[in-house]
Amino acid sequence: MTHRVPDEGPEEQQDAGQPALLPAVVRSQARAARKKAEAREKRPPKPVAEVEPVASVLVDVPLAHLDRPFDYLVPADAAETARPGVRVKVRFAGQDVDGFVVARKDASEHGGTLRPLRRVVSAEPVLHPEVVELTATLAHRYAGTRGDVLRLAVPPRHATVEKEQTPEAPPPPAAGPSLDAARSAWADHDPAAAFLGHLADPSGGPAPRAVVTVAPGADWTSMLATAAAVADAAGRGALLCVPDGRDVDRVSAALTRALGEGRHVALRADAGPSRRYRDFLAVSRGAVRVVVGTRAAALAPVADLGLVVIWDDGDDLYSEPRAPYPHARETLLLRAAQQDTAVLVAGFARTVEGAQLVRSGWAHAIAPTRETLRERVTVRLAGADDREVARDPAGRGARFPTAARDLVRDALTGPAPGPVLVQVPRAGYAPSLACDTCRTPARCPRCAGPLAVTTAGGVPTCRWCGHADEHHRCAVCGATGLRAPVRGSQRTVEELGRALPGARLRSSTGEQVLVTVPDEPAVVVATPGAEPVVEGAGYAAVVLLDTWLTLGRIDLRSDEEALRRWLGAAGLVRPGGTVVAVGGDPTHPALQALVRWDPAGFADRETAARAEAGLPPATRIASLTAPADVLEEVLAQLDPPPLVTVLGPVPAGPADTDDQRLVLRVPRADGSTLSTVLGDLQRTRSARKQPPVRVQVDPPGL
DNA sequence: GGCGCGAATAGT
DNA sequence: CTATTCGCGCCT
Repeated sequence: MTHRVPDEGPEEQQDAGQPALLPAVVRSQARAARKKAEAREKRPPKPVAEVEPVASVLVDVPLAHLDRPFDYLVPADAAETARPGVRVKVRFAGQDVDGFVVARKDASEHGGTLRPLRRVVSAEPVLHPEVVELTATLAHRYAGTRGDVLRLAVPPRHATVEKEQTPEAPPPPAAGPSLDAARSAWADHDPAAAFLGHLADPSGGPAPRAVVTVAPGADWTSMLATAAAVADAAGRGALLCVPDGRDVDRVSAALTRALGEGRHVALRADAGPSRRYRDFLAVSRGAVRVVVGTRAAALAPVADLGLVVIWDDGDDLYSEPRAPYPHARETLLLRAAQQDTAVLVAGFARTVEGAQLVRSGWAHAIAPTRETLRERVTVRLAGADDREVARDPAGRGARFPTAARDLVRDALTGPAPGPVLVQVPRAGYAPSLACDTCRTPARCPRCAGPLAVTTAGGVPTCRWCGHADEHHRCAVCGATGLRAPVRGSQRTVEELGRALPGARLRSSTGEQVLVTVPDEPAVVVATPGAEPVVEGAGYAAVVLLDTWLTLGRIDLRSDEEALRRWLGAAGLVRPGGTVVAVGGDPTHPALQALVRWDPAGFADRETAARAEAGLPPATRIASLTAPADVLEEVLAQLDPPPLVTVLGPVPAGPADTDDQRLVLRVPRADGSTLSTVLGDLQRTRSARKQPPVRVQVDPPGL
């Protein structure tokens, strides 16, 4: 080490305001550091733990090339607390950083000297071995860092909550055997009995895996909850993911019925930090082993995990918006493979990914029997159907044709009156406007944003900047008249109120969502995803309005998504009820699949069509987003393996950024290689301090 | 990302 | 020869 004559004189005191301030401060800091280093060398080394004196630590640094464990010495006084899974503080590259102990060992492979752990933050093991493994798998799969995944997996610590004791779960209720309850909830689905049998007897062969299309009118929350109860009764944990908080509540209620009070935990994304950490600890400490939650719950450390469940896996809420953008379905499936658990991918609809699981033989299909479907529901198309039009000439082009109105009247006042659900694709009053003369979409004169009217008689207002355009004039033809080609939920409520005088009207949209409605005659207008369920029953009828609009979304998956939305509403019909879809091309495959209630067949055909077009799930794609020059650099250093197809780059996102997007595509079998290559790319770039590139494997919306 | 170290450079 | 700056590589 360099030896220096100590500076004499306390320069620090004469520094204030002097030009020499900065160098002096630097010098004094350097001297302090030197002193410290000398002190460290002179001081007898702190005693180190006698057994397994080395801790392998995942340090929380955002750099991809440092995303691996580093070894530290365990001080003797931390010998018992520095167990795998606990949070620690360590000195890393000259600074204090957070980390998790992932292992203890006798020696390190590291050649240099090891630094001691600075502090065991808490003796609570919060990072479980199976989550460490899952984290590594996900980081690889999504070409991201373990640190990013860990932030999704372990909630922030809350010290006071950690001091609390976790109440012990009460014993299971003495109520009848869970397998019988499950068989009854799953009646009419085939071959559900075999699945449940395997689930009840984990020793009887490999864990069962199934993709389930649920029968319309079935109580799916009870189906999922009773399956969880079967796993629980077999001594295994269960993890259920649902799209949103309302579904968490619904499944949570069903779990209470199936398991008794206090035997499961509902993990809520919207809960505050203390609530979140308390619920997490109940799971982490193994006090409960049945868990329901939204997408983040897919990483929960459920003890003895024996079953993973995802409901309605086509919902885009399952895509995590934070890096590395994992999808809850993929998380659960990777986890199921890793921990050899049973799997249920269930919904009224079936995604192409679900179809692929069946097609590849990885999972079995479970579906309602044909007889069940015949008994449960009648689906009709109205409005554009020629026969309908022939019978009802006045109904041609009508948004709410007579056939649909008759159905609603009958449901409200007929022999078995009940509520009617009317699904409308768009919320609001007139969510888009066009020139009455030339049909040009009405644009904001200030920012060219789309104009909309939010209430009856309201002023056209820009949906982007909020500007009220009181005297609109068409930019193309100069006309001042406006028409509303799309009518929103509120306008629909108004129209239905006129068409059905005396009927009770309710509305449920994104802004104001009704969770349930009573089982009494009423017209319930809802937007997709906001449909209330009927308390203890189903809808007497379901009307799907403006199906052409749902189909017209500019999304590669618009057909799949449209059918998913319709089935989501139509599935809430009571047994023997009727569904009417209004206003689309009746020959459209998605509407045909709805009429025949054939989500599986539709998903199969869609999967085949996507394979033909070279789209997932037959291929795996990844998108890289960065400014054009950066992407050029990336392409040069990528040296893509021969099977990679490069598409683009094309401008990405809003016009105010110069970001471009590049899409890489490989055959499905090479997906893992693509992930490896992109992970290496990120590590190399991070080590070279090259500008960041956003990498998304399986980007949603592509 | 930040820090330490060595090479390069300007100043003595 | 020394003080300062800058760029690069490493981080247990």
